[in-house]
Amino acid sequence: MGSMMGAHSPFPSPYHDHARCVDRALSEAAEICFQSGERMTANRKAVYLQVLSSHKAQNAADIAVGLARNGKRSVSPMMVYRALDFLVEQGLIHKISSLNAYIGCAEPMTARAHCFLICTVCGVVTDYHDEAVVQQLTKHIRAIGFKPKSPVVEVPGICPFCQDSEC
Amino acid sequence: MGSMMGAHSPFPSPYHDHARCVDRALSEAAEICFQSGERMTANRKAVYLQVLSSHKAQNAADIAVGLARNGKRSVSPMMVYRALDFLVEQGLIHKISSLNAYIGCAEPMTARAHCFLICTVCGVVTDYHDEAVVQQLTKHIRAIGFKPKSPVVEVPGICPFCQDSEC
DNA sequence: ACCACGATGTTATAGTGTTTCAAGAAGCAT
DNA sequence: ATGCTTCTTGAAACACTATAACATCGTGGT
Repeated sequence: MGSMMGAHSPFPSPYHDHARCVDRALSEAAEICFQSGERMTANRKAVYLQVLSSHKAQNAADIAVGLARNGKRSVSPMMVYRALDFLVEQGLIHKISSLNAYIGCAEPMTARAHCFLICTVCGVVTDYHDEAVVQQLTKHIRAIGFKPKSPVVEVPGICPFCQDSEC
Repeated sequence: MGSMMGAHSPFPSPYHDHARCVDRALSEAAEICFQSGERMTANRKAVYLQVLSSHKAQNAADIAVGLARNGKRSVSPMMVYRALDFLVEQGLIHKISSLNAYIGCAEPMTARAHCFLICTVCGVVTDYHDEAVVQQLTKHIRAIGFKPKSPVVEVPGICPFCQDSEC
């Protein structure tokens, strides 16, 4: 593992304390729902937890299967899609359109600019938010007369951990 | 219309000579197929022309309808998808994954880095290829240990012409 | 002319997402 | 607490997007 892989790497290490990821996300989510006046119902929370359960992007079917495994009955596709729509609306998760799949937002409270690094080996999707990079991009775009809304940047590639594993 | 909208704007003006766009694309396509040893068959060409017929992104259904209007019989979805796959493989068209739709590649011979500017008002999708911008992006990504393949950048927003129209 | 290979036509099937409507639960005012 | 309103849920059907499988046809090479 290279020295670049210290505590501040945006990539989730296979050995990181994932329970903390989830706890943090949940408390931020509660705050966001409180502010927006929306309700984090049982269904929505179940879907949210399922999305958060892994750093890999999950599609609607994956989520339905995951919920069913955790004892939920009657996980209709509709229920999953509705919850996903809600969570996207609240900024709690992101849709990776090149995969038709979803991942949890790393920093729902603060992050504005998103760039998704998709490891084609292990499947992990990193929500890399570097304002500088995206602002650079939008600056160029604005300069040629286009008025951009939030850009969608999805980059397939190989993450540091999979490079080290020499897969 | 601001002065920025001169001859070198990447945005296709509503008044531009579209026949020239198409002619140029066709001759580049012929060259590319010659080099790759693949055949530009009647079906493929028909689909290609349909994609090129507009600067708006078209999905498979749009294309099928367009072909049917132009006298083609038996435009099954299969035939459309197969042609689209071929054209994407040859780099003649691009898939806009956030729209599930396709547009013609502006410079199939030369362009490597693509950034798609999607006007949410008029529906035109511009294939903006600015190596500098994308290289800037990949440089940052490489710096944090990720080994990127070609990034997918899709930016919704409002194009200069629609801004002028004050829609 | 014959063969081999790729392209096409056709049908079936899987995957992805939306619409619709009825029923249920939560919040709010009286 | 009651009733009203609104949002959420459940369920079925539908529409869209994409792929698989296989027989047939055409083209190009020998």
